[in-house]
Amino acid sequence: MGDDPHEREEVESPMPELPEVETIVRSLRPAISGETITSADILWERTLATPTITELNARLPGQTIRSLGRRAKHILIHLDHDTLIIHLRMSGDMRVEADDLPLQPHDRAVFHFASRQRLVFINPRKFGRVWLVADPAKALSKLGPEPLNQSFTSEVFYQRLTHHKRQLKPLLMDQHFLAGMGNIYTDEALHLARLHPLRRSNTITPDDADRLLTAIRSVLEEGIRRNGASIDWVYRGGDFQNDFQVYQRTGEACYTCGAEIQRIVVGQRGTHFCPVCQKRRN
DNA sequence: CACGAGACCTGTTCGC
DNA sequence: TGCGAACAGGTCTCGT
Repeated sequence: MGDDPHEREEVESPMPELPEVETIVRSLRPAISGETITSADILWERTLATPTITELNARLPGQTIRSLGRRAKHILIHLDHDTLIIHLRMSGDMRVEADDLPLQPHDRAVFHFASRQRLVFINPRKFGRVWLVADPAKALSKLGPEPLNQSFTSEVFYQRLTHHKRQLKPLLMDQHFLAGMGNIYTDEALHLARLHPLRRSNTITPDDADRLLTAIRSVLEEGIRRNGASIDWVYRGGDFQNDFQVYQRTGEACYTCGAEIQRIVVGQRGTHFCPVCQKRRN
């Protein structure tokens, strides 16, 4: 690297939670809708979860991208007969560019288009996965409700919360329980709702549940708004990190009460909260 | 059922 | 300066 004419920005890895995936989908939609796939290269074998590479090569060529969508943290690329599902996991990103440019070290899958453009799946840590399925609804059937879906009410949320006796933080991050929340937005939402991350879900009141759902929607929408502000998708690193109230603010003063933000480990994930604003019990 | 630990991976930052 | 440890946006599986 060094002779790249496009002056590549030293961008830190993106944060693929729901808002980041939504931002990527919004940028990809105008960029690749209508493209016809001619072939695909899987550069890291395990990237392709299903089907086999042989079957992928048989089914993909000739299919045109009809629309793009998102379900939780999954990118959905709807084709004529199949849907390409992409999950970025911890370190994924997507790139659209001319098909004759040199590939980059962390490129794991490439989809070539008839237009001589290509879609590249970048994935340094190799956790990301790609699926080609005929029935996306079936493939994603185990996911919980979308928090931004208006049909998901705080009453339903309250019922679901009290059906478990789990710590709030890991429960909110459980994609079967609620789809799309990641480590950052969960910490931020719990702080905004003034709920302790280890609070048992069955001890929540209807008012807590209502405040929590409002907080979840607030941080997700703000995240989307901040990332959506980047027009150039290649540099789409939004600036929601400037709004963090607790995430990665260990030892710093809470903006609300001045207390020191604490960091604990919950479910093997760094968890940040304000010990004063977020009491264990009411 | 709930939870912790280990896997899967590479790159960056931290602490001595 | 150097080097190993710790840590990072996610999810799956296994044992207790």
